[in-house]
Amino acid sequence: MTIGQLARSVGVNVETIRFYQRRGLLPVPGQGETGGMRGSVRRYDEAVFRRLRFIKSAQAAGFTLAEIGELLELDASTDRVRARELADARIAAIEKTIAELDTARRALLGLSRQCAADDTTHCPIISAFERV
Amino acid sequence: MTIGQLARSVGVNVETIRFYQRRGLLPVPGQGETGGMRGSVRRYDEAVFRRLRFIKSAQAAGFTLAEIGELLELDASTDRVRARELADARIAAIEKTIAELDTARRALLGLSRQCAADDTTHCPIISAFERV
DNA sequence: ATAGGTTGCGTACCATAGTACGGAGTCAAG
DNA sequence: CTTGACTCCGTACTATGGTACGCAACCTAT
Repeated sequence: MTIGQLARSVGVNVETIRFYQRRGLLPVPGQGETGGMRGSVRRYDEAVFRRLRFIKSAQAAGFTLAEIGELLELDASTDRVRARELADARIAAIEKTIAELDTARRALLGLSRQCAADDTTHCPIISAFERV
Repeated sequence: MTIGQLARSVGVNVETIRFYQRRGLLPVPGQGETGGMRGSVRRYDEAVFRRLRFIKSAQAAGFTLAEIGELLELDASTDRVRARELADARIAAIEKTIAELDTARRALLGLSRQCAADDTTHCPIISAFERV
C-alpha cells in the first residue's frame, strides 16, 4: 500500500508516518535493500502496518516515542528482561500519576459540592487555591 | 521580597515567574500604579506570593495555564457558576484520564507477569503490542 | 570603593508530538 | 494525453510549559 492508504488504515496523518520515519521508528521502504517501491512511489507492507499499530498501542499505554523506540529495538527473544523493566517502570509511573490525579479529583469534587451547596460565602473553589 | 526570594519561597525558578508575568498570570510590580519597587528593583508582596501558590496548586490539580488564567480572572463573588463549571470539567477529564491509565496499567501488569512467569515463549510484552 | 551576587529585560532555546506548506514529480482514469 | 489526486522531500510552524543566556544596572557587604 501507499503511505496514504497506510495512514488511513491506522488512522493517523500521513505527516505522522513521515515524522516516525525521521525518528527512526518506521522503516523507509527502498532504503538499502531493493524493492519496496513501485517506480518512485514507496510501498508499505504488513510489517510496517503492524509496526505502526505497535507504536500506536504502546503510545496508548503511555510510553513515550523514545521508549517505544527502545522497545522496537529490542530483540524479542533475548531482551525480555529489559522489556519487562520498561513495562514495570511504566506501571509504576502510571500508578503514581493515578494517585496524584485521584487526590486532585477528590479535592475538586469536595470544592465543587461545597460551592454548589452554599452560595452565601466566598466561592470555595477560588479561595481554595488561594490558601493552600 | 525580590523575585529571587519569591521564587525560592514557592520553589520555582525565577525564569518561571517572569514567564508567568509574560503570560499575564502574575502582575509586574510597578506597572501602572506607583510603588511596588525599591529603586529599580521590583518588590513582591504577600498577594503575589499567594497568587503564585494558587497557580502551582491549580496546576497540580491538572489545570492548564490557560484555565488557571481564566480562574484568576474570575471575580470570586460573582463568577461561582463559571468556577464550578471549570472544576466539574476538570473532574470529568481527570476521571477519563484515570480510566484510560487504569486500562493501560492492567494490560501492562498482565504482560509483565506473563513475561516473568514463562520465559519459554516469545516475549509477551513485545508481541502484545504487535498484535493489538 | 569595589567585588560578587542579584535583578531586569529581551531573545533564544529545550522537549514532546506532531501539523502544515510549497514545489516537483508520478500515477491512474477518462 | 491531460487532469486531478496522490507522493516525495525539505523546511517551517504549532502548542505547552518552561529554561537558558547575555548584558547592563543595581545592591550589599567588606
